[in-house]
Amino acid sequence: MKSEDIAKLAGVSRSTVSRVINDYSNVPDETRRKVMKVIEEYDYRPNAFARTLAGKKSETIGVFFIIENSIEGELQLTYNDFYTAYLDAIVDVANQKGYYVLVQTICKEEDYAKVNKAFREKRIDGGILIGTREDTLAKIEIDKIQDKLVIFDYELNTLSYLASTKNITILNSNDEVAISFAVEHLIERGHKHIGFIKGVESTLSARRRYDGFLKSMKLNLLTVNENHVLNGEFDQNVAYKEMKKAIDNKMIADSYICANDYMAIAAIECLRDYGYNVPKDVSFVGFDNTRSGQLMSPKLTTLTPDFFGMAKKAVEIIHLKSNDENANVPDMIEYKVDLLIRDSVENVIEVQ
Amino acid sequence: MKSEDIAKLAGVSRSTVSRVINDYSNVPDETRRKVMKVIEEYDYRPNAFARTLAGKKSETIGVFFIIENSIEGELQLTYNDFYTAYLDAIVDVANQKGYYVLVQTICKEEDYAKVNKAFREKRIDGGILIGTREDTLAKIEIDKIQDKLVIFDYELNTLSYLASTKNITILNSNDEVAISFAVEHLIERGHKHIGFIKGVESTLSARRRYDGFLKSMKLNLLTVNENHVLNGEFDQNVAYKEMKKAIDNKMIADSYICANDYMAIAAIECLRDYGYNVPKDVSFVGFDNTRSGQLMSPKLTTLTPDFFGMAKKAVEIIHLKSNDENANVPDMIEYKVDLLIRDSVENVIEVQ
DNA sequence: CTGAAAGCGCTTACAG
DNA sequence: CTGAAAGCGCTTACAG
Repeated sequence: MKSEDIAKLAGVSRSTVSRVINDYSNVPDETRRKVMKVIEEYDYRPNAFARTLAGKKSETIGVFFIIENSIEGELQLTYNDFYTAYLDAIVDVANQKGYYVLVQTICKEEDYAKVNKAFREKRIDGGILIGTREDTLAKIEIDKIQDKLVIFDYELNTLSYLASTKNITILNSNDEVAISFAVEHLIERGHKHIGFIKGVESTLSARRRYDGFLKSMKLNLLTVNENHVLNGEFDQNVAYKEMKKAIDNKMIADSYICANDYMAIAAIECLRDYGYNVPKDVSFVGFDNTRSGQLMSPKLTTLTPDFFGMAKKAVEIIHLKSNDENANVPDMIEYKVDLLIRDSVENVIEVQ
Repeated sequence: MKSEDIAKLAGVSRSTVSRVINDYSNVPDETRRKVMKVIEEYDYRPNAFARTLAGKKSETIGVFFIIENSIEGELQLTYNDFYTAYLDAIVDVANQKGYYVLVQTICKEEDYAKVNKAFREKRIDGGILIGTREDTLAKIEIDKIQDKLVIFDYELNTLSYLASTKNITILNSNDEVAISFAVEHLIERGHKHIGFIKGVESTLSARRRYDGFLKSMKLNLLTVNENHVLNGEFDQNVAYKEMKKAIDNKMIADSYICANDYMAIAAIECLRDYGYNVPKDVSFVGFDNTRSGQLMSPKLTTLTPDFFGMAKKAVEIIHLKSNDENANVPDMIEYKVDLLIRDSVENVIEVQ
């Protein structure tokens, strides 16, 4: 069933069928009804690829997840819980706006070509890049991408070195402020010896979270004990080992702010394995509001990015730019992060 | 840049360019090289939509997640951890085979039309349906779908009522056998009073998991205490409340097999909240091998479906069928489920 | 208000 | 082995 068939059945031309489908104004109600009746009767759907070829948008958004150190045969997205949180929000928002969502994972070096490919094949109106590292944009041949690209978690300065920034918008979480919420929360609960578990330094978010920690501690006139800063690399196994070292060295902080939930969960497990009580002995604040943190016991106090807000904006920007190349879109937007207080922070009782 | 431009630059016709791109055999090496050189120089990619319109496959697979009782503003996929596990595996396998993956969530009644729409618009070569309930296929207007549809977790009997089964293949986990692994594992550890927390009865998997439990208990000459069977509805909150009731009634089993991990996690939390030790007092086996179960403490012993195996088969079937309508594909394939022994099952010490 | 015609960028018989 | 031509199923100036 194609538009020509509908035209014949309705006694009009293909042009008119097309006008009805695209809801053009210059079609009298009578004609519109006549055509719609046939369309509905046969449940006709215009071929999406023909429409796009003839000049319509593909109404598809690409989402690309960059996964470093991927493990063959492992579930990559699941392993990065906040990736699925973004995906989830993007699918939800995009579907609501009538967009289809194309998902790709980039695990190997040669996978980077996929981003470019999806654009150049004209499959998508725009793309969203998640999991970006400092060197990612170079690998992607960003200058060949003509359409809109929205990048989550990327440094604006790095971007400005590139020629074509006008097609790119960065969406960041305000990680520094977020961490200050955590620091202040801990201080309110009487914590002074606050530690930090760091993420992968090649990501902007890891750097900003740590910077935010240092700044906020300073602002609150607390000193950072370098033995209380652990390199968790966003990885549960690494975080476990680092916490074990801290235990061995008897260098445990009152509490730890962690650059993601997984490291918090692993560190808590480690402390428990060696006889400590969480949160009584040591308190924890995570980052990302993962389901695992929500289900564990004690429920993890965590920082929660605005997944839906960022997803919505990303889709909106792509929509805007694909319909009007000259639309004015900011280079970077920063989103606030909320502190979600649950049960993993305990009051510190001052020992006199 | 289009094929005509490449043709001109290479001094050949568009036909030849097309032959090179599609790797046809009747092109001399010399010509092929000449054309490839230009293609690479300009990093030319054929317009996917034009290719498809001209007769090629869309090389896109649709994945549809049916989400019941969805909550506005909640992360739907994340909330169902095993959904993302399937998605993950599908994206991975599909990408490897050169397929794009289109993701849609079906939350509201009117969303069911999306499945049909994606097919009728010719956006996808085939689709995968996840989260199917008994009445799902009726809502989807399955008879209008001409292309291949793979359904996860669906009853073959229900299917045979439908006119067009030839386009459908069902991929199931062998839940009954899976549960028998769990029962036997518990028996080996000395458990006799084994309980069960049930899922949503309108899903095949929930029914089969419970049936499997009853059968396996019988086979092992153990009686099922109906007070030890809880209706968790696959939901953490419901499971928590049901476990609370059991505690109030002092009707707690030695151990519980749960139709999913989340209910196990919630039940464990409940028992702890009321002073019980898990696994010392009560043991647990979950289902789905979620990340939350892996990260919790004690690490959850669970049944793990073959996510990759099923994903791979689904993609392969769609590939096969979209290239040869008459390809013979089974109506249903059943996949084995593995028991993943971790730390949530303790030996029961016989009290003399 | 509406139809005939051109065009979107490919692929594929067809003919040589 | 290769090119000219038709066709995939739409949309959109264009002309009336």
